[in-house]
Amino acid sequence: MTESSLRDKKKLATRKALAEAAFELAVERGVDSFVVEDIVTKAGYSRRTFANYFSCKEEAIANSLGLDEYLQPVDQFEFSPKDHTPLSTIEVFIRRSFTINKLKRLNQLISLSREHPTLRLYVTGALKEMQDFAGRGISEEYGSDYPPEYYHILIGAVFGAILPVLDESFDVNLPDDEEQIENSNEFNQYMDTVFAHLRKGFS
Amino acid sequence: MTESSLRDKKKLATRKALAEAAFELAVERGVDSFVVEDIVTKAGYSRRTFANYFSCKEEAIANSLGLDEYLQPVDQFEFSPKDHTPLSTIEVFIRRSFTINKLKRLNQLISLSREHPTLRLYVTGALKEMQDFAGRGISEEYGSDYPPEYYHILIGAVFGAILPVLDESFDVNLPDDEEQIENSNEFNQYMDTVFAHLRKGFS
DNA sequence: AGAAACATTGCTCTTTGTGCAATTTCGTGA
DNA sequence: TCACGAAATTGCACAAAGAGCAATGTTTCT
Repeated sequence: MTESSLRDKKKLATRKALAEAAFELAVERGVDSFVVEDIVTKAGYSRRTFANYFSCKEEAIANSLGLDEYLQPVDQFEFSPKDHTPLSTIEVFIRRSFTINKLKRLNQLISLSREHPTLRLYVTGALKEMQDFAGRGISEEYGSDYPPEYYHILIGAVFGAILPVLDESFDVNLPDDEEQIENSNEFNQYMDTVFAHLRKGFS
Repeated sequence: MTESSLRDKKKLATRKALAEAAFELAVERGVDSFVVEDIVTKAGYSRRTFANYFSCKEEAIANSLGLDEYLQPVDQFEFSPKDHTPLSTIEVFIRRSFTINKLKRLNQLISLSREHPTLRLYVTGALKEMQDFAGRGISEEYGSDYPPEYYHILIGAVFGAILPVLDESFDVNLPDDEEQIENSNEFNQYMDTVFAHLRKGFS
């Protein structure tokens, strides 16, 4: 299912290596104090190869979020929450996908992009890919149980609510202590209120 | 209020001229069959001036949507719908902002960006600016009547619901007949269901 | 093992991005 | 009204990016 030949694994590996090198350089030196050349020397590839994977350094930095890891397990949606409604399913998907490490990385990316419009664009673009993925998953899962727009609206609402808060004053607020319980951070508390609002409706 | 000295007007004019030239070239020749040089000769400016306004041709094309026109009248929010709730206010704002002409242009842009990831990024970026603008407006309007996240969630939901449909199979479906009633197009019908869902809540 | 498919790379050339300085245009106060 | 300061436009020059092409090395499939 996962379609991972050795060739594909290597492709993902180089992609990840390049993205990670780009991200580290961005943190160490600042976004516009290094060039593509620096990335490839750090990662051990050629400038031409970089161009095969990313169109610019901002794209590479943003992709260090590791979308690939979300996009692999299409069966995230297999397991159903108790009530098996689209909203609950999405809720579970969100809480599983935004792990502490992802949130940390996301926070760094948003902080980096605060003064870099282009990077910001690519970061939100990466999140939008995740949104599309979730959209496809959920509408396959529930098929024609709901009108087709329903899924768009719901997914759009959930992701639309996530982004603005994330890039404005939000902090995951977890120390380097990895043993912390996944569900007891600011993000999850915020998501509580998001889903509560979505269930209740707006006025 | 509108802060438009003659100098500012000229700035907006050149900006608009450049963006419009870029858009027309994109439609005529296709997005990657022309260069910045072509844009500036068409618009009558220098390459260096182009760089003062846009960072790349995609940004120029996307900005032909004419965000500026949204961003001017901050008092869009002044007038209140009957029930004066955030949702209704946003609804009115949306319906007023997405005029037929805007929707047509948006459709063309989305169609152009279908095969051009970079352009797509800038188009969604432009819409996100509009979203931020709406967010600022609405939270100024209602202040602390609602918890601060409420506005983010609501605006995020509305705009989040708009984007996916717009770039997937959506067509404004209005001929060149400008006299058509603004409220009787597919977009407005879709927005009807969006707001209905948001009022009702999700399950 | 051999052939086909594909990733990586070097090379080259066009296009882009940007700092700096010069010039022109606009705004403001005497 | 005039002249001075502010800001927009432009040219120039150079570093960097983007992309086609062909060569080379690696994986896959039979």
